[in-house]
Amino acid sequence: MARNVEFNESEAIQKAMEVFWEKGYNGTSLRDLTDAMKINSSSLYNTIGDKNELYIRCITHYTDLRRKDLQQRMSGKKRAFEILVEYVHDAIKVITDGRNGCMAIKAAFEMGANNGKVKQILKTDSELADQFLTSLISKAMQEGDIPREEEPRLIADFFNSTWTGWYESYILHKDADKIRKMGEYFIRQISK
Amino acid sequence: MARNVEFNESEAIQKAMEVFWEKGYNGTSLRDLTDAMKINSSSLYNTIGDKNELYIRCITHYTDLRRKDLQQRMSGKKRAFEILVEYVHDAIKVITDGRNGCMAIKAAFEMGANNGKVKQILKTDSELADQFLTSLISKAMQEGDIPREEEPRLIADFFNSTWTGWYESYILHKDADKIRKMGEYFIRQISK
DNA sequence: TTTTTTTTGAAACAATCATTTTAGAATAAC
DNA sequence: GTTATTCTAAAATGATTGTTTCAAAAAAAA
Repeated sequence: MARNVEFNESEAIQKAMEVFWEKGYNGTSLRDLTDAMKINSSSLYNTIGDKNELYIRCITHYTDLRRKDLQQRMSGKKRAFEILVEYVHDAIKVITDGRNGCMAIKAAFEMGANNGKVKQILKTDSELADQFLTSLISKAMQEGDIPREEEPRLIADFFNSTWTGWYESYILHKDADKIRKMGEYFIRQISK
Repeated sequence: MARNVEFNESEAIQKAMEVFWEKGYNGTSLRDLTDAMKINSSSLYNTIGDKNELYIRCITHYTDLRRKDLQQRMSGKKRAFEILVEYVHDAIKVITDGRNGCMAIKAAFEMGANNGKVKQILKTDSELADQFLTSLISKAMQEGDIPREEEPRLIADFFNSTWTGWYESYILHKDADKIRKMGEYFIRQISK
């Protein structure tokens, strides 16, 4: 006995995510969002909620995409070291192609300290990436491609950190070659 | 034939910097600023300028402090490797003590892509840190404390990147031990 | 077809935003 | 002490903020 929602919710979330991604939470106005989502603010508040809830949905969507990507990478039958190297190379590609950096990193620095819910989502996302890398490195050690001198978990943490800095470097210097060289250096370092 | 400015400008900039540092550019209102600086907005606009100019002044102040710190570190008569290790340890302390992360990094992710002037200041700051590290690493190689296998510049870039990620890690995980272990790992890696 | 429920679009909302104006207070130079 | 100039405080500015209201439109159930 009622009308249906007209707009496609997941498409709208995708659009909102792109705006938040580019402008950050505080840099984005409700009008920016409703313009991109092509819906009225009343519809937004009816179905999704306020600005903060929408942001949570967007960040969640972003980390969901990442989780799926990691799962796909794990599913193949390649050697762990090969998956690892591929992951590093793809990370470099994403950094040097994209204009907006990584939404999760931007969110961590903008909201991490002040918004508990956002922080929790990002923390879980970070832990997932850590687990992915840790198990890969661990496997690569078993397969003899990485020396066993260091804790896999430590190397995983270290890569995740380094990777964040590559984003900053590319924002400031726009030097793709620099990022590539750091990637090669990292692979060289863990291999020896 | 006129009245003097009542407030201490550099103290006011310091206070403004602290607010921007914590809340970011878009998260800070003019009231936040004038409250912290304890001046009226008309005084602010008369002497310093608008919000954007004030921010530029704050970021510049921040990077000035950093430059002075680096100069001091270089001035001693210690071995380069020792200065380097000290720098890493101090970086870890700053990360795990502070609540707000690094203002330059936050600024890079919030403003870097959209504000040319801010970007330029941060770029110069980053290059300075790179030069500092590059010359230290180079000297440490001459002194036999670091193998000559890699380009000093590359290792410097790599450390600067990693260091950025430590901030993110600490925001999300608040795990000081994790940061310390990554620091030790880095020193171990460049030494071998 | 009518009823009932929900969504939608447009307008309205108060609050806050960055910025400016205005009038008076302060002080250096004369 | 007067004058000239600049500063400060408070209020006003119009624009924009996030959010809500309300009447009309839509459509599923009766």
